Amino acid sequence: MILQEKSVISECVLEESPCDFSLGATLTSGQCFRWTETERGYSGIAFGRCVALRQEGGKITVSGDDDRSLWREYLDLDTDYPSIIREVTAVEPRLEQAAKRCGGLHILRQEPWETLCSFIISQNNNIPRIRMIISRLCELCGIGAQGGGYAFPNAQTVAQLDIEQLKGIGCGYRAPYIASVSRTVTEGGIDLDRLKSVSAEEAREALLTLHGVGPKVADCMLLYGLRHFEAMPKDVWIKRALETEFKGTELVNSRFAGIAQQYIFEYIRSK
DNA sequence: GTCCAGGTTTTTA
DNA sequence: TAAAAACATGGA
Repeated sequence: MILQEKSVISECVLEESPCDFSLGATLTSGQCFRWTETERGYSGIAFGRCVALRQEGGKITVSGDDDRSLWREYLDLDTDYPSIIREVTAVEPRLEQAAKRCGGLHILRQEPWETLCSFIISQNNNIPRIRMIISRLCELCGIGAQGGGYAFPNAQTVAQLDIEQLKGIGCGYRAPYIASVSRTVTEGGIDLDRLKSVSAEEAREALLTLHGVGPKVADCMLLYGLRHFEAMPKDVWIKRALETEFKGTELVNSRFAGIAQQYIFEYIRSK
């Protein structure tokens, strides 16, 4: 009897039937930088594993790795987003349509260091360049990912690079920031994982002590890297909206302010 | 050539 | 303290 040959690329089902989640909305929302759209879905690297994610006919799958719970967790498939939307729109009814259109946008559970480092690179920069710099950083450090490509280097590895190497991949004036923060993390000057379990306020204060981390990057880290949903990254568009259409809104004090921020962005874009 | 990009730090009044 | 200016880089 011949054992059936295991296919080279195994497909692991994360979700069998349609649910509220939208893979496309989530991966293109600006919270992550290492996913690329392909003919059938998205390919990219997280946790040092190169995989393909797909959503077809309600079915969500991952190819290239069979750790179902890891990827379910990454895509945050077990959080009740419809109930978050209900709460946000109760606070701010004007966001109802936008929130509906954003339905399916989840906050990924990304690794804290990768998130922090990525958003330091993001400052005063555009998305294609952010993606390119991050890609080069991974290549420069040369830590192979399972299934091909390069893993995002940990803080220790980045700390071993010198400023010139960082400038060489296009970091520009952010190079010293990355060098400084990677060293602080490596030397134990800040414990990123611990910041998940302290208050958003305390975590924010700690992040702001880092060289090159200001209010915007700190809030992005709080929301996208540490799951403090009440953190609201305020770029120029959001600031403007909070001064005009949503002046005086209670959203900024909501425990889902960060998620509401995504809906405000959609609200602006749809106008 | 100028402007700008999911800002932060440094300098200046 | 608050408002400019400086900071690198590359694409439009």
